[in-house]
Amino acid sequence: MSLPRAKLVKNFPGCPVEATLTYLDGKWKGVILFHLMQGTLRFNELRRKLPAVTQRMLTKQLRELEESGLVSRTVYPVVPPRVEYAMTPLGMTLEPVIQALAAWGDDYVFCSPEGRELRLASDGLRAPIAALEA
Amino acid sequence: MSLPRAKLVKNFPGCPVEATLTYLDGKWKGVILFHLMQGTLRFNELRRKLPAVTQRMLTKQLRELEESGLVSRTVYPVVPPRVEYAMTPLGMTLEPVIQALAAWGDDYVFCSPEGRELRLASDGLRAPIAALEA
DNA sequence: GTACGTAGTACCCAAAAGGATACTGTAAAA
DNA sequence: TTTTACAGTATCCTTTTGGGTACTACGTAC
Repeated sequence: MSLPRAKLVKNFPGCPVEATLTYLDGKWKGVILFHLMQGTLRFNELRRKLPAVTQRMLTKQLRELEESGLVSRTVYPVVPPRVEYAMTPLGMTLEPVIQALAAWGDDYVFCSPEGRELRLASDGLRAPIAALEA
Repeated sequence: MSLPRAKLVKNFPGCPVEATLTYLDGKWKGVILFHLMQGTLRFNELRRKLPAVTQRMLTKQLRELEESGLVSRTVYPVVPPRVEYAMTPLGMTLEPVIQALAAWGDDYVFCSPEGRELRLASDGLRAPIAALEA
């Protein structure tokens, strides 16, 4: 039973939530999808949007997304190489999901200016946006 | 930079998608939230819904959800012990997110009867539901 | 008197995820 | 002539995650 999460299904009988999360699982997949949702990007363009990712990790995550069929990879046989990543039609169907995730993040997750911690504010105690800019 | 994913924020500047995923990250959180969304459950009730989870893991995931403020834990000082887990008001705000995840899972992820693999069907090639019941 | 159900802990171990660093080849730019 | 950009690989290592097993306390049922 020590299988990678992505291969496990029978543990979550009939749970479509976990089924979906399986495809979003991976440290950079969320951000990658978020950016590609807004348009095709080349490898290094994407890399510049993710300051802390290493080449190895970015490649790995992209390959997994490609294997899932959510992202397409197009290689132009030129020198220097040109490789473009884009959402597939299937990937596009994730839009409402990404939207929902983004909306919740915007509404309930706050990052301190130092960028160290996530904070959740409950309904009433919603921190004013100004507090973030101080 | 080798920090647990949950503590990393500066790697994902302004990405609310990752911010949200941070809280859903963990092998059993998705299913747990899915079930608690439908009502309060005791520890062992939840355990029975997740055939493969171990006590240790269930406890761990619940504690993390509690720490995030998404789930509440109520202990009744009786013997044998009675502990109830429920969504907090904040946790409830995740409903549209869970809904979106569940909807996508229902529409695009297919599990073979053997429960071994996940399959994605693209728009047109949508497998008939009957195929699952054969 | 033994077993069962409740809700856990403690301890140890394997697997997976993620990260650091160095390396590739070509062409154009400096 | 050296450097830069491109899009990666390869190798090694650490951290994190998740799982296995055994153990606790208490009261009730058999």
